Amino acid sequence: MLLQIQFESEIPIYQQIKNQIIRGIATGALQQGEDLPSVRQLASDIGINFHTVIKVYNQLKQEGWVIIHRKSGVMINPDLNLTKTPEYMELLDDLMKTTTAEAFMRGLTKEEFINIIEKNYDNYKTQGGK
Amino acid sequence: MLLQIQFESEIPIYQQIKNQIIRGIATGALQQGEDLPSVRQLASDIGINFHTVIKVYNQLKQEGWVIIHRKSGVMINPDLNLTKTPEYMELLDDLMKTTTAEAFMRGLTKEEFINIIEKNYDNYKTQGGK
DNA sequence: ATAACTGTTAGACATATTATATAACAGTCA
DNA sequence: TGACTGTTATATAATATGTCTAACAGTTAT
Repeated sequence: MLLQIQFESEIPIYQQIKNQIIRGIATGALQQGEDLPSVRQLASDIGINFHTVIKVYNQLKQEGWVIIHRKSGVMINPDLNLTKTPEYMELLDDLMKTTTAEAFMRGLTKEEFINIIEKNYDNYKTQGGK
Repeated sequence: MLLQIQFESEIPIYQQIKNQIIRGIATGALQQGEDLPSVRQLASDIGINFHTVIKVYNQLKQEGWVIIHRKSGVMINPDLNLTKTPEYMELLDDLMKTTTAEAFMRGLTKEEFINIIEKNYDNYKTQGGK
């Protein structure tokens, strides 16, 4: 999977990497059990310091997305089993309150917003039948 | 409108205030043309430094949500006219890519996600008929 | 054993963000 | 004049982000 980093973005580099890996898992671009590049390799590919990659991998490990073997490096968790915890649902609800409020005020209709959701979910469903 | 600030949250105080004001505008809890508290008053009410409030008001002014009169203070822009600019749509698309990907992986169905959107939008529609 | 890979840790360093604090300035209005 | 507005200037501090160099510990193949 190719990572596209925008260095001018306000979004921190480590956050961009993390987001794209999670998206990759959801779309199937990254398969469960698949190896990720080593911290030094990925850092070198992107052109950043390897500590930034360590931060990403550690957070992904902490949240259960990946597992880390001393020998073989980092891989997408083959037994991925994240759930909609109350804490997560609260964060999501809060985020969507803010996001929909601004979208509404900018003239996005409910249908337009739902269309964005459906368009994204369609990318995920295709691999659900695997 | 009462502001609820979580000081333990990872979300910066100024961001929480900003979010809640925008939500207030969308739901109608804050009417266009309505006065907001002075920087010192709001800071005192919440128990924070007034510079933090200045930051919020300046950003809201910058984005067009409020206007500032030297004499009467800050009010919700009576001629509020925000639009879905290409820049905004790009930010929204990127945010929703990340958000839906994690939601999907945590087991939220498309229908559950859309339900959150509809629930929020219903709060906005009620005042649309005013 | 040596070399070449893994991830990890320890520092030091620089910069930006977030937030507080004190003080002063300029305009408005009763 | 006094009491409000928003604004500006400093100083300070904690935290977040990112880079850099160096070393350590485990694994694997030659």
